Amino acid sequence: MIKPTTVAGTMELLPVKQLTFDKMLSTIKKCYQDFGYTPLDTPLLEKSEVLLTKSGGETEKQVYFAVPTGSLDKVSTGATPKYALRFDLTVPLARYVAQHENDLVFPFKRYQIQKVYRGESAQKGRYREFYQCDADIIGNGNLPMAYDAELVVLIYRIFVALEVGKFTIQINNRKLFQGLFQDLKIDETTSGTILREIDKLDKIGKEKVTDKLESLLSQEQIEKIFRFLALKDTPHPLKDLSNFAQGNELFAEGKQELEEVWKILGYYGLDPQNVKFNPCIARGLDYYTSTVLETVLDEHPQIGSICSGGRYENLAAHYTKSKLPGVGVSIGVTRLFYLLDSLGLLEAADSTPATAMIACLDSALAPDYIQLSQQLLENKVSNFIYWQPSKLKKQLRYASKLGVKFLLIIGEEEQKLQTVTLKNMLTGEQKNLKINEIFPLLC
RNA sequence: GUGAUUGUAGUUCAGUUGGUAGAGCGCCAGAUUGUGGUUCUGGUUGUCGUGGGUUCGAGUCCCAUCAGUCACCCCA
Repeated sequence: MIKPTTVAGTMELLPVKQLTFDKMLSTIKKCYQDFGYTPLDTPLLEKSEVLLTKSGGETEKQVYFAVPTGSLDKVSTGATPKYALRFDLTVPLARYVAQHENDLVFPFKRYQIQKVYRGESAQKGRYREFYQCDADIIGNGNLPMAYDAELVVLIYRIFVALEVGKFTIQINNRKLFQGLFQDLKIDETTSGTILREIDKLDKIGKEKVTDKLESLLSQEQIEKIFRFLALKDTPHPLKDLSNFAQGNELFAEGKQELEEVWKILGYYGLDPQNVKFNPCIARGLDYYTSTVLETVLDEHPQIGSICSGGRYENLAAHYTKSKLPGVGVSIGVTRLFYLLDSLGLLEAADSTPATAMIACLDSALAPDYIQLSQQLLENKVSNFIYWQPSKLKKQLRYASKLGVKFLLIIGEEEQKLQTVTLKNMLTGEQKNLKINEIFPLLC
């Protein structure tokens, strides 16, 4: 026999957990739809040439390639296989938007909840196959900053709906860094490295980051950068921005964009506890050019960002001449689910395949069971019949293991009296009732 | 890609200086005929990851290999 195992870095759940996971996905989906995003389903396979445009060594290393049947022998030649599995949902979106540019209505708002694949070694909370829940708005030519704010509101609503506890959406603008670095005469290659180090600030602490920066920058530069980062803890960080990189255009632009986002957010009236400007948010991804955001759980900062996103000035530059700016967010639900589960924060109580189970004491009573089942359905009570006539004990055990809330019993006695015995599986209470009396009790 | 660590029942693990395998949980069946999630009793399960070596003898020591796990890198 072959040992039944899954590939490392994939998540497979038992029924109860799967129900909980699905519930989480539907909550997210509902929120996206509430804000007018339309669904999108792109192929798992993309042409390698399309997928690898983002280039840079890092992504290519992590791409899974797909080889059509019979071509296995060609793999060893070293040529790039024709097809590859998507490693995120943004690149397929860029391709999609460019391909259907003339048929789409802009600003185009789409959400996409699908699996993506990354060929890296699996670790705690790091998967090779996982779900991303993306929402993006793509404009044609230009896209108002109000959309960035709207997206923040959307995320806010999602995490409230998911009941994950206290959370903070941290917002920054890349142009601030770019402007600051220009002002400090730091070249672009170095700034990339610096951004990545700054991103780790919360994780490894100021001292270690300073150590790393010392090899790249002068004492004075480091000092100025940290003075900027320190805005995080000041009472009016936005106002204090004017003390930095005076006269730098990019910095001023970033500041203005951020203020615009803040103004709109103000109109929405979100709880300021949940939304903060944090100059430390850098985000590794290269394609963000303006707004960047990360969301963390206040009570579990160690798990890092559970939702991140930002604005990119030109999404589909590789596929079209049109300038298509966009802003989007991505929730890594697989990781989020895993983390919440391992912290015991998942509510599994509602996870049940159906509200009621109809016990089967005698297969001769099948017509009664079916009639009852259909009446329940008409009254919007999900239910199923246990088709194997067996000891009630066994059936009760089955129902309780599945987490079904109500058990309906029809046996000899009930049939004679034209009644049903309704047992509440949680409390253990049971009553003998007329059929039409049970519906109000089943909720 | 770099580094560390583990591999024994369905699962979590124990296995003493080398002497032909054990526990908890789970699973199945019972505790007077139609009452579960608690309890009690009984039962079930293994090519000890794979290949080779040392030895009279290897789960235990050595080598190789595969797989898992974790950290770094990077990311969701």
